[in-house]
Amino acid sequence: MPDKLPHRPSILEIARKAGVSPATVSRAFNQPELLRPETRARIEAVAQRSGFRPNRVGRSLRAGRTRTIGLLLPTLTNPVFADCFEGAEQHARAAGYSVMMGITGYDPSVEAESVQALIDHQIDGLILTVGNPARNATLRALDAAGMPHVLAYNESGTHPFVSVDNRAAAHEMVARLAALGHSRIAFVSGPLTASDRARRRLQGAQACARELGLPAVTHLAMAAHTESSSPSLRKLLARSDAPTALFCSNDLLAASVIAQLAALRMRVPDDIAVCGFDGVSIGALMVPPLSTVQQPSREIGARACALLLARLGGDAPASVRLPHRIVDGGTATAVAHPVPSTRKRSS
Amino acid sequence: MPDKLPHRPSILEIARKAGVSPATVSRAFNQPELLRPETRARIEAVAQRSGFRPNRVGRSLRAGRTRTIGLLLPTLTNPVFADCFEGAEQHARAAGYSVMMGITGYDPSVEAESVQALIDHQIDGLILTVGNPARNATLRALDAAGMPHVLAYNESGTHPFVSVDNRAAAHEMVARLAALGHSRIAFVSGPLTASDRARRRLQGAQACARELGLPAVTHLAMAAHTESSSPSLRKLLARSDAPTALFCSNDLLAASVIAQLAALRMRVPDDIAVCGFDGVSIGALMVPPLSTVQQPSREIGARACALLLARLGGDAPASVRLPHRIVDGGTATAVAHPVPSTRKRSS
DNA sequence: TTGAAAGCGCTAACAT
DNA sequence: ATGTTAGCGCTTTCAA
Repeated sequence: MPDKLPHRPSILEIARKAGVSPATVSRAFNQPELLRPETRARIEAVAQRSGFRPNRVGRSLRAGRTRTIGLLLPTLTNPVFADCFEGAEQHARAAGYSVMMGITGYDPSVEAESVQALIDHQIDGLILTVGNPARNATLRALDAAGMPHVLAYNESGTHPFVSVDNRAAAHEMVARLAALGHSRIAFVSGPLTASDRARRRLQGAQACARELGLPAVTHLAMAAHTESSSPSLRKLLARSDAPTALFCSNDLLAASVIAQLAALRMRVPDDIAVCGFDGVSIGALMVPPLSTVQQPSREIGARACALLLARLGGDAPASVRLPHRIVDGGTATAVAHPVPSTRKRSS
Repeated sequence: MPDKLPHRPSILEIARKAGVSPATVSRAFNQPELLRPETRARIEAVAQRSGFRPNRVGRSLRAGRTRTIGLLLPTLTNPVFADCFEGAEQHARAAGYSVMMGITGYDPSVEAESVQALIDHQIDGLILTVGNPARNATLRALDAAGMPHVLAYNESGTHPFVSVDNRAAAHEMVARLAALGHSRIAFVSGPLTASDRARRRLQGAQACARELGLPAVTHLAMAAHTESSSPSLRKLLARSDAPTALFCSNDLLAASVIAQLAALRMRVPDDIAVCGFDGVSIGALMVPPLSTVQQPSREIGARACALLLARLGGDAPASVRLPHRIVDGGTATAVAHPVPSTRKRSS
């Protein structure tokens, strides 16, 4: 049964029924204080009875703004983005804004296409996460179009953003691993060119190792962001200077690594330490719980939204780096044989 | 630096520059075959050069439809909904539709408010998941408003939906547990009143146990959908007829249960079997991998979108129940001491 | 094959 | 305190 469209009354119809002009009805909804209480009450009654609601499309066309923001993320499959989304959506809704969504799947052409669709819909601004803000066609297009935007998770010298300090956070995590007695540390990530965050985290890890006089951090790049390849993992572990700790650039990747280590009959943390980055909630449910760097994803979304709305209001508040937190789960514990420099591995 | 808005050319301006009427420019974009190739080319050149793109708000107002659909889900924190979202979004985008999003957090008042906002934006239709479709105010409002909609995950006798057969799926899972030697099975869920799916799954589980002559399935209801309470779990396990298998109504809940069992020093699957429902991808990364009922979440979203678009096109295809699949992970294995009634636990 | 004109629903500027 | 009017950008008859 295709629903029969019940007539949606327009402002004109309400005006007639209430015996006033359309402008007055408009005022009843937008500046009710301008109306005589009596008039307002009458209009409200009629509107209520007829089920009238102002048509946002008409209003948008007239006003030149839609009170809608865009949200463009690589995926929602990674909880880090899902959380960010929820934070942004909630903030937007509370402020009377609606959210139009796009998922890019890390694909630049989808990114371009989706952003264009959002612009065509006349969104007032958008929040997005890109691979690398330094050389991103979409960001240039947004600048060219004068479309206000805020980056989430990305750090940029030229565009407003909300993130954590990825470099400092990774630096701290490596310091933590070192304190646990680890010296041979590998950083596992997806393709660096597709993630400025992973790159910054690697830099932070490397810097810390350098400063502490540890051996250089080995970098292992997987083909995917959140899935590890068993062969390359095996190869790394077969080296004479195999790492005692694997620092993964995100939690899903860490989970994948741990699963594959299990398949290789390596126990975490007894045989090798593993930690992640993000602090997704599922990590706390793992057994043992995942050691990681927690970033406040919901708040990143909420703050990004706040920043965007401020810009829409004419303000231009600065970018924000929110605090992170090292989570000592159970997947990275003290090395069994804390022999800093000498290499000795048994059992 | 608040961006300076670069003038966005309207159809009128393009018309002037191309020396044609606005109607002709409109045709160039909507029915190009009507135009003389020469004219079309000229218009396209001018449009290209000026960066013109048709304003969707103007078009929507005129056309009476927005080519935008709504998507209203309880949360994106549960990957089952995130996957569904991605499936729906991708399908919508491919069909030239945009997606406006709302997250309800399982809160009926947020649900009502969000749906109203979506209706105000003149969405053409929406996809949603509700707690219980049988008595849901939002669904009644949608019917009253003549707003086309399709349920995802919910099963309903009165509204179009896309889901799996929850009852049959749970039935199968219990049969699988029974085949592994389990007879005392408990079903763990969140509040049943807030989830028709959990209720159907429980019914399926109970029916199967009855048919197989097993003891009645114990039902343990937690306060939250995806978080188990340690005390009630402990109490259940202290009973003389404690279950040997826990069937959780979703994967996140199963993960939570497993984590709490670990805290109680119970090993899964050696001491007790646990399985979930959903088949979220993180489950496969758990160690051991989670035994569960997999539902095709992405496809549920995609099909729900297809069904909705068909309805918008005047068709009224029937609801769909997509196939599920029992996943034999490592968290539910054969009972160690297959002594149905006696209780004996060692090591 | 193209143009002229009306109007979708709303609001802001300008009356009164 | 309320009404009149014009027009946001677009498409779609109807006419030429």
